[in-house]
Amino acid sequence: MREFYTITELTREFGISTRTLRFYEDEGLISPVRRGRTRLFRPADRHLVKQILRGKRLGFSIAEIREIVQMYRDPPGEVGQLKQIIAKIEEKRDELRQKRRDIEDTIAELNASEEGCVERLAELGVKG
Amino acid sequence: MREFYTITELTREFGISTRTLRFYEDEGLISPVRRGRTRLFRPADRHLVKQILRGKRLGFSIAEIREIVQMYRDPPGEVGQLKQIIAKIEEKRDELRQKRRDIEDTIAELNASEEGCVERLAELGVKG
DNA sequence: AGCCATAGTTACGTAAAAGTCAATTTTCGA
DNA sequence: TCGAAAATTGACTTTTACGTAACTATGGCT
Repeated sequence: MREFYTITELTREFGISTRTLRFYEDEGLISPVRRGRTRLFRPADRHLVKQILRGKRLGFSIAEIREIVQMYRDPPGEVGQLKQIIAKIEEKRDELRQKRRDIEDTIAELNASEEGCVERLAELGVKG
Repeated sequence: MREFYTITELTREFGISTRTLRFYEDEGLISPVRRGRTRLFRPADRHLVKQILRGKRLGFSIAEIREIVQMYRDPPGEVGQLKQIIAKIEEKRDELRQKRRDIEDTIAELNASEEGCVERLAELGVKG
């Protein structure tokens, strides 16, 4: 596993722009190290980017993604904070389960629509 | 089942504004009938709104949702169009499956984080 | 007739999430 | 060491999905 990635390597790998990665840094989602001014992305940063983009695909806002990636961080040492994090994790998990139900429902309706189309094709004498 | 709903009835049911419903109409997502100028929402319109909001929760843009709700419409009579719709349905279904994988992955990582927190609590002598 | 609630249209405003452009550095291979 | 390629910062612009304001119309109640 490589030690560092340049910014353009990551933009190519993930199909995003440098502007996007700098924006994520401004937003406190990632903190690549620097050699001089130049950003160097460690494997952990790269993984974070993956997680961020996953969150984006699921329709989470930057603020929500910030919350989520904070949950991934090493657990703190204070009991109150730990309990708070656990509570937030439960919350996010519930949201994700809702999204999963939404997906199942949507797929089911798409299946029904597709069947309708296939039947229609059959009526028109098209072999499936 | 009721024949019509007023716009405010739907805003209350779904927790959205009248502006939003009018916006969705402008965008061609819904087409409530009219008595004079006043919109009357049929059960089918209400169901469409549900589908739209489901799409929103999944992070689809208005343009993408427009595509999806077009798939729900009655299949057309032309073979070419039917095949095109089927192809688009496959496409969306693939997207949805990707999102589902994203959800599974995110839940898995949240579970791991939670375990970490719980262990940490145990270390601190907190009873679970 | 007067009033309130609900509905409508038009038009301008805004926050989020980048895109784009310009003007410098910085890095790095020949 | 030099020059192209890659990176940086900063500022301005754009798109999406509505919010908000201002004003008009309509229908029921008293």
